Amino acid sequence: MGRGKVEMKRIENRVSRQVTFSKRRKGLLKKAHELAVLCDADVGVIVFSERGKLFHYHSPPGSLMDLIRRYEATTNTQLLQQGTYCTDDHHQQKQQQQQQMVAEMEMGRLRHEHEQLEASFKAYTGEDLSSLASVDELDELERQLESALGKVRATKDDLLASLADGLQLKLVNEDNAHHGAEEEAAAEEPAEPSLSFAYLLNVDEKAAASQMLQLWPQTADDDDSAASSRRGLQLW
Amino acid sequence: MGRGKVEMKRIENRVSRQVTFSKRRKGLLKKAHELAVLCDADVGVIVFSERGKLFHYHSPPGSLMDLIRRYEATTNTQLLQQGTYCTDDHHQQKQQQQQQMVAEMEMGRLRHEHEQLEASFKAYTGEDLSSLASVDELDELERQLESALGKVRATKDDLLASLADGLQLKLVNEDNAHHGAEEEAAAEEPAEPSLSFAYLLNVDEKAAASQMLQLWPQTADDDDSAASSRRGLQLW
DNA sequence: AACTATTTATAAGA
DNA sequence: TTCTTATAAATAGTT
Repeated sequence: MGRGKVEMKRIENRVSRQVTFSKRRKGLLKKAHELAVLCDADVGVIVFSERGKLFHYHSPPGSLMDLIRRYEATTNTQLLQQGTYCTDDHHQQKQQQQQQMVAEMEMGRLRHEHEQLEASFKAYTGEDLSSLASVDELDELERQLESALGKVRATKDDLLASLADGLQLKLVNEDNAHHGAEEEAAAEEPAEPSLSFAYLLNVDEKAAASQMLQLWPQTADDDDSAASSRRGLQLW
Repeated sequence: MGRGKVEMKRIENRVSRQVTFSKRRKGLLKKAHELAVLCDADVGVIVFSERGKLFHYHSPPGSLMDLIRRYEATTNTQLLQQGTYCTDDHHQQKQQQQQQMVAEMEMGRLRHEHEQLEASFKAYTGEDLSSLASVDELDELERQLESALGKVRATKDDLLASLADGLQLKLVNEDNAHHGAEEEAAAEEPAEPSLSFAYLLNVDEKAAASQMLQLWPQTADDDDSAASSRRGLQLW
């Protein structure tokens, strides 16, 4: 329900994911309430955001805990096996403490790793280059970025090329449909322009984004599978 | 949503209430699932029909009981207050268990975040672009990379410029030391060549790394503080 | 946060 | 229950 349909997979963009969470969480709780009211049902909803923030709903009578107890009773699940209480209590407790300590250390380690990764990412993103002090380090990063850019462009080129192929086919067909059958050579013609057009549009966007004018050659050997090896001329 | 709008109150007709329950229950669970998947949230839903039949949903990782425990831990609510068994020992133990549970949840969350970050990084690095399926996504990444590259180059340019300045000064001093004092204008001369040389070396590296030949202009207005706005010509 | 163009959910009817 | 269809709601993308 929106400007476009949405794939049922995790939304990668952090911001839109959060916005969507906000909207849909609200929607879910509303729906839960409506179900409870309209159909006289007992409803409970628990939602943890990815950051661990809790949201919940439960239909009026009683508390969510009541509902949970009822759930437990119904599913016959027992929380906290009340087995051996006063037997080896002390020993158990100690063990538990140890486990907790291990867990805490693990957590510290994870947190640290996480910070490291975030720092790398920030550098890679250009968001915070303060950790790179030498020309060598910056060169290294530059090389990595160029490589990444190359890969991304190659992937996109492949994708665009295949899309253009599809378009070309379609145009050829339409052409035939409109003007009837012409010589075969003419039918081939729309192919290059179509591809070029896609590129030009792209160039235009780029120029706007970074004050860069870039010209792609009309690669004669277009069947060259290594799209990453395209040549071009760029002025900036 | 339907042939007419519906009042938010219990549906009196038993049959339509039942039918609506069926439809809306299904809708609610679906929405819960979508929220969980799209926004990477942990969601749990419990529904009892008016005649006591149980329906529920919980997002994939773990069980609904896990979610409920997390809910308990988060709200610090005590489930199953089973009196005081072995004095206070038992109480303490339970609290500890809960704390541990919270810790485990936190750890799970951290681990999850870490994985996500790693995935983003792989995409950014070009190491694994499989998560980017559309031209739009690839374009977005390309733009980000271009921006990062721009920042890195600007930073490097700044650094090189300042190094060159230092070198220039040094050369001037050495020059003075060797040949004695000459006219002031001559002392200024070595500046430009030294700067150009640094750039040329750099271009060479780049050419080796990515089959790219790049020419920087001998920027006349070198005092232009915005190094990122340098112009150039590049053939690849 | 507010605004629409669209997609979804679903009330009624069969 | 299930299917269909007209309509109300939810919400994705934008501003």
